[in-house]
Amino acid sequence: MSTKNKILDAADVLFADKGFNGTSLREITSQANVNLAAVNYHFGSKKELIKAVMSRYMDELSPQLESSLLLICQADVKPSLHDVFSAFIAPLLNLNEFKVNGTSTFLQLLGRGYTDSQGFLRWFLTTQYPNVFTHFTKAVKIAYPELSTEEMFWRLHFTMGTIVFTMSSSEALIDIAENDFDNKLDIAGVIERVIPYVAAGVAAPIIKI
Amino acid sequence: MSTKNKILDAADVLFADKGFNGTSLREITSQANVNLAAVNYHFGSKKELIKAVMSRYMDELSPQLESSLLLICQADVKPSLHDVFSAFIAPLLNLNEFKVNGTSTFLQLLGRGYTDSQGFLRWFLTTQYPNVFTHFTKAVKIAYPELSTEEMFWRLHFTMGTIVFTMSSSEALIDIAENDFDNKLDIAGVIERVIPYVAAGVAAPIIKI
DNA sequence: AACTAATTTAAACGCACGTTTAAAATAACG
DNA sequence: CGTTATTTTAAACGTGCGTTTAAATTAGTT
Repeated sequence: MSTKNKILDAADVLFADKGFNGTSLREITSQANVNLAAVNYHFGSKKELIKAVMSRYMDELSPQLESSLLLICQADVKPSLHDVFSAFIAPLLNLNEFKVNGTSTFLQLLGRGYTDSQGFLRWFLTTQYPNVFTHFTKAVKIAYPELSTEEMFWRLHFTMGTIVFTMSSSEALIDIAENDFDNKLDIAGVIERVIPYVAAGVAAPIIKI
Repeated sequence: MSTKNKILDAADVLFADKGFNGTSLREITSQANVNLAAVNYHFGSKKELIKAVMSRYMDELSPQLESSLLLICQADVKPSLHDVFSAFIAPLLNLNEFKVNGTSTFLQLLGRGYTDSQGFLRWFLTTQYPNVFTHFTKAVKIAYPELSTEEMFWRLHFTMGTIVFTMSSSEALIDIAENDFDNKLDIAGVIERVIPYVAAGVAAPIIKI
């Protein structure tokens, strides 16, 4: 395997686990069994490495996500919100074939990116992969046309928060649930449980001010 | 004002804004106009300062929260989930009288505590302030008795994620919403919008496996 | 084989961090 | 007032960080 990929494979696991600020290049390079200077040689800087880690996942995910959402939009029967959110399942779980534990690693990275580094990753995602967002809001608009754009804005951000936060700490939550309820969930099980929740949240009756 | 309080007042704003790891003691002490060594003299270490910052808020909040939730549990009419979550509003907004921008600062701190520092703050809160959690789950159980303990566990963590993540980035979201929709929300406005969302999420139909 | 380009390596750089020290300044008190 | 305790101060300590350097090694090309 190339040095570049060895670095990426070590970096995304460590980034997901300990955050971008919380992971040093020395940890990454020693985990990857490459020289410390290799990161700056191949990627230029730590910031560019972070971008490369995210891009590797997003380049795999976003085409699948776009076509999955497009299919929902073009269906003959009006989709429910549950249908819209379910459109994320297959593309997300496919990341597990792209890389071992790819799904949970990516979702954890997403969570880190939103809270670490003061929103620079949010800018990166929305500017580099805008189609995912437009297709998604279009699909939600079809499923729940009464929802105003502003209310949709807020509820989609609430949803993002639910997903991202849950997945950031999914390993800990899965462990707790196993201990307390003797029910060992995997990442697909967590996704199955969160979708009714967010679908119901977005579908909540419209508030009056 | 005492040096100790000057430090706490500077620290909580900076911690909320840039995270625990992202804020240095030099930033805090220069913002507070005190000597660098004052933190270690008065608090012992940075970790203890973080605990003190959180304790100051929790000691103010948790009694109000407990009695507010207890009131819900002991009411004659069965409360709705919306009622349960609304029990948080007054205690949270009262933090604004405790300190300027206290509500949003505290909620941002909560979000930081969950994602920074690998869950040590979660341990701190659940062990130091367990009554808040038990009263809350009791209230939810009354409002939605059909929900199994395990499903409640998951949905409450989804809810925690929604709140914490939203409030971590509430300032940015409020700015975006103002630009895009000419509608300037304050923190109370965000809370008003998130409660129907989380109440509907927790109230979602029970999934079958 | 000889030369060039790409990569890897070990070492060091400068910087910012949390913490500690010991002296100076202030407060408390008999 | 004099003495003791408390607090503040400036300076330094050791550590770990991202990055850079220049030499050593490897790969590619003619």
